[in-house]
Amino acid sequence: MLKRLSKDINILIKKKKTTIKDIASALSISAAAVSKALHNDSRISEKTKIAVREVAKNLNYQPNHLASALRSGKSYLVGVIVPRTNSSFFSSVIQNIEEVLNKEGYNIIITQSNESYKKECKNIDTLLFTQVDGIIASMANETINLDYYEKVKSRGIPLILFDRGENDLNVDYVGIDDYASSHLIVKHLVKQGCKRIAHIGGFRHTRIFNNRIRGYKDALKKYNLPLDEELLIESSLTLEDGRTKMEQLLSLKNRPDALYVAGDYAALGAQQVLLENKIKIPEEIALVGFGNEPFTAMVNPSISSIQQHSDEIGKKAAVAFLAHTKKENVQQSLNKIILKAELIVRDSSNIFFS
Amino acid sequence: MLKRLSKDINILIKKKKTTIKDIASALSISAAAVSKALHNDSRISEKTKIAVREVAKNLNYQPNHLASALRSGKSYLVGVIVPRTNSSFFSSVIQNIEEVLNKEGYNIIITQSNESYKKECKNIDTLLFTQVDGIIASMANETINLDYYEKVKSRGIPLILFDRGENDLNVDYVGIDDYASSHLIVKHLVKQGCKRIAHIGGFRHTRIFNNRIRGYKDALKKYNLPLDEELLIESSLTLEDGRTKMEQLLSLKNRPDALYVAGDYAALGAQQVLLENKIKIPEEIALVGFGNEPFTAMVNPSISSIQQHSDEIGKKAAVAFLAHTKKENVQQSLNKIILKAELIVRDSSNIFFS
DNA sequence: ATTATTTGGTTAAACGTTTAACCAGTGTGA
DNA sequence: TCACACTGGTTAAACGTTTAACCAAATAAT
Repeated sequence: MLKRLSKDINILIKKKKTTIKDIASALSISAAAVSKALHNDSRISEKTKIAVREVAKNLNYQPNHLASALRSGKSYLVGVIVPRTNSSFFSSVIQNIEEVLNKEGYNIIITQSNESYKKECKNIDTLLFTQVDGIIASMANETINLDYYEKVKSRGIPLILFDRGENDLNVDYVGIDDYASSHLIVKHLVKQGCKRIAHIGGFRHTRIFNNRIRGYKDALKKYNLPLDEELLIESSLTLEDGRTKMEQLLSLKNRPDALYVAGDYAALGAQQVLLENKIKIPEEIALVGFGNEPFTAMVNPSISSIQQHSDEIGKKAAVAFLAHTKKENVQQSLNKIILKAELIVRDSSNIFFS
Repeated sequence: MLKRLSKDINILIKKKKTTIKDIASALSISAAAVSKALHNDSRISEKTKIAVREVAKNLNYQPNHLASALRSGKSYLVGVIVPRTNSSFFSSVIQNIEEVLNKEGYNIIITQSNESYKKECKNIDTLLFTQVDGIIASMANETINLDYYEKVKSRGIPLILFDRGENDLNVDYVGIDDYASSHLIVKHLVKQGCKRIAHIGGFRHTRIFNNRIRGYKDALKKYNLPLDEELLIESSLTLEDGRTKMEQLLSLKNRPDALYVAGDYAALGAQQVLLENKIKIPEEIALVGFGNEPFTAMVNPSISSIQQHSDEIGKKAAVAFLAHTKKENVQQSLNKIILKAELIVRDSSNIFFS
């Protein structure tokens, strides 16, 4: 009784959204004509188009995305998956993806995996469920199994990876040249007079970290420095793990005189341990991070780091997606875009200045 | 010609997604029965339900969200608007919103306004366009005009605000007790022996910042400290502006001996200026920030700050939204949830310890 | 003057679900 | 035996667009 009553009120209050039909009947033309007018179809006269737009505005018409997406098979939605959003790198990438895609009428849906493989799979399901037209993703650290990404591919949905990507997947990729970045860093440290350069790297199974390690090794060779396996450590690159691995390095009989950490958070952890042990940075141990997180400029001493041009990465990823939508052929065009990074030298590795 | 050919190939390759109808014909029952079976309708026998689920799995059936949302009028999508995602506060709020809503079958769409009113309006349009079932938002700093939010309300879509909200809007709100937080800070600084406590606050037109200012003033009164208008400054609370306002404070004949900044980034800016001027923190000037951004614990000296319990805020906001969906009546139930915050004391204001 | 083309639409089906309304068959109580 | 309720479905319409196919009238071409 009461239920029914409230339902009736409901109907009265919620002035049913205006649809294409309302516009049609207001102008006594067909709904199809309205649809075409709104899409600027050439078979509709300029006069009617203007009239339709006028009425649409007056009735406060908002197209129903669900209906059009259902019918046309295009949702104009793109899913973005990142390990986390509270990093300036990912946040900036997202912003730039959005900027480019918005211009083409696409909107994005952001999801975060929190570095968890399970969550990442769930995110993919959510996005597929929402019928996105494409997915732009950076993989979680944990992710090794690629079945879920294969699923995306097999659905025929464009997939673009950035930063954390896998070669095996055979899809578009946008990232920086990690191998060359390591060279940049080692070169810089050598110039500062360092002889024993340590590297706290990420897990080897992740391609980007493996590339950084390869770059590190090859650069040492290039500058005629011996590779001391003690000085090369794999890490999860969290702040905590940075601390642990730094302590491990300090316990060596023969300590390093420089440290290159493959992530800024871990670099910060390392720095904290150094400061606590009253070790002078950069005089006793020079320090370089990776990622150019804002805090690297904020801490004392400020930490040198690699700037990844997140804006460029975001833009190129978006453009790569758009390329797919405009293409006729079905197969994924394999397109690796590798940008070069930049080393920002700060106090933590600037021996001559300090 | 070629176009047509590629289209044919397309059809062959993209093994058309399985629909409810495919399942129906496989079992020679009606599509309606399948739909009901999948929704666990009581009018379908257990036997058929099992069979349906079986076939659904085999055919790798994925429900078409667009179709069901269109028909049922529910999208099970909730829009979230934040000023930016690269802040630990917002990131954590989002994560917790997601956690709660996922359990109820909802998925979220994250959008960022970048503190721009225009972008915020665009975001609202995007979300309405996507036919979200609700919007959970924290307003941009710039936002004064509330027309767009009124639009959401008038559409009958549940609107929940958190952190940055407006009283005038008359919708649910979740946030911390800013007024009491200021009291916490002033009390702490007084205990440290400070007599001239300055406040770099946010813009008064934003309710939360106004509350912090009111709290600051009233707390001074409570502890019998005079209110010196020179020591109360409005700011955009960016790092840069924090620097500028700190310099302004240092130029006073009668400098403060403590500073309470209503945002961590600005507090960091202030700290940088203090350090550059060789002013001892906390001995000469004690410093307290707001928001407990991770870097407050990272910098040297670490900065005391207010922890806002972002997890709680996220959870409560999600629950508030869910309450709306479960309710019959139309009008927005006005529900203000005010949590109390916590002061994390660090080196920057710990005079006795340092 | 007849046919062809263009202009400006109209009709109806389709997208994949959900759901109200209906119904056949079986069991049940009096 | 009849009325009735249950069980387990079925049919068909609807959600709001888009779009292929069609068409009448006007204009142009031959």
